[in-house]
Amino acid sequence: MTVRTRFAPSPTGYLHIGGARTALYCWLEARHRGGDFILRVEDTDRERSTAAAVQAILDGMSWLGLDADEGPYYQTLRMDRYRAVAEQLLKAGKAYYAYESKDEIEAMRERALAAGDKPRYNGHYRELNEPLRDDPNRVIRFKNPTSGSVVFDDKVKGRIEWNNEELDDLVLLRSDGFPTYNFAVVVDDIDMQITDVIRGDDHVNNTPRQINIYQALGADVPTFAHLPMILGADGQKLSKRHGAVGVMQYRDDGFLPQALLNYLVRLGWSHGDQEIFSRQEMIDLFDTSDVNKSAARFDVEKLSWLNQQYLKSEDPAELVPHFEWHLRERGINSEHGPNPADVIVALRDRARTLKEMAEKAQVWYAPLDTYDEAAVAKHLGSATAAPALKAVHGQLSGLREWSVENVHAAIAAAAESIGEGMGKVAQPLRVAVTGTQVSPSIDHTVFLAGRDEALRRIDAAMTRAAR
RNA sequence: GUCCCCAUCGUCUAGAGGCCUAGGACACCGCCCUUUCACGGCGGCGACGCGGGUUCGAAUCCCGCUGGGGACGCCA
Repeated sequence: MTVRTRFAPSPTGYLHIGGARTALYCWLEARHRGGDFILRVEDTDRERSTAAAVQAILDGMSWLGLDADEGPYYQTLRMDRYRAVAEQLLKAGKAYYAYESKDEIEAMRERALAAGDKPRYNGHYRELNEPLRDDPNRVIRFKNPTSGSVVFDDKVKGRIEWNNEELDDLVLLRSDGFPTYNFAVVVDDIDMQITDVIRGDDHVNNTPRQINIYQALGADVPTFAHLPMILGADGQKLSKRHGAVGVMQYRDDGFLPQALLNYLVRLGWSHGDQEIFSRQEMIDLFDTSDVNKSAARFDVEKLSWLNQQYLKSEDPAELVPHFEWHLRERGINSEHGPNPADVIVALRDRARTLKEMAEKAQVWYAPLDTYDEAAVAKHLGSATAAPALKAVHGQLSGLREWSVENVHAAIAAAAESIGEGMGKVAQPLRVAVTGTQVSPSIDHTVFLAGRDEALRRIDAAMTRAAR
């Protein structure tokens, strides 16, 4: 039997970090075992589901490169099927009609809570065998076994046993004819022949109820793997309050999809001491049985570090489109200015994100109009500044070919000519070209500015130095 | 309240009874490299929640406590 996993988000918001990791693990499990990965949209909650959210999830998945072999399937397109299965259970005497109103159910819950019990439906209509009647409150409920227990072997949590007495007769079909989550998932997972259910551990409680439905339907029960939660940096459940929760926000913040994937795969799973995993290595090495049992906190610092590792190791040419996207976000057109790949190489040791890189790249793509006054005072105000800049200007204008090597040689020659060390020349020059005292190595900094612009900036700086 | 799950440095984790004086990574601190900032290299700080067992021996197994999380919907 071929392995089939599925990712089944409900479209009530963007694809968040937790969902992305669940999707990644499902995808990895399928790819690792040569199976299929299915995408299913669980949109039976009509009030909260939106088309925009569906699109946001699809966008997030494609940005991360988590391609599905089948789907997306939509539950709202399968209504007839849920009704048919509910009928089937009814006929088999494994489900029944119930007529309590929502208020009555609520009152029942409160009474139980007040008595210190677990709030559960009391099974009033279970054995009544009343004749079928029309009623706006009519729902179909499942006859959950009343004794014994449900046992399952979770791939990450281990053996879990649940007493049937803890469970009640859950609603299968709501009064509006829509299936409930617990019913729809089971029907879908059976129909779609899902062999491995991988999902967040907020679903462990649902698993025994679902297993009972599988059994009532005479279907094979799949394997379950419940993933621990991802918490915010403060150890609290992730929420809007934590800022960038949507996956696409990470793109906007300058992260590479492969870095986010790498961070996510290591959050709750590990392979010895290895930190960096290529896509193929993840596929080869991933195994749900190596997944951790406890919740983990999300740490942007480590994500940032990983992102820089990717920035440094990827082929700059591959990074150009991403980099240009961020330049455009800043209103910069890279056609006017240095070759983006050269800029990436100059900045990748100094930026942890593409956004930061684009920000730092601005010195070469936009006119220099602001100077750090402290830098000016310190480096352009010194006695050696003017002669140093003058010497560099001379060397640079005489250069036959504009290359990093030649620029370097020119600066060295200028330093030599005035009898100073590189430092005495490089710092004033840096302030002249960038307006600040921090930038990549001086030869690259000058080279990327281009000869005309570099000379213009040196001229401007000499004017300042003279003041 | 009831049920379920979890528990190693600040964070992510290695660890399947002796290999543990508890290893790695991020962050932090120091030194080196150096024309600035970084990158890189080297070093440092830093954890088995507590209490009982089992065993010659426990971070690893068992029990209790404590702490954290999840669930108890005609939400998913």
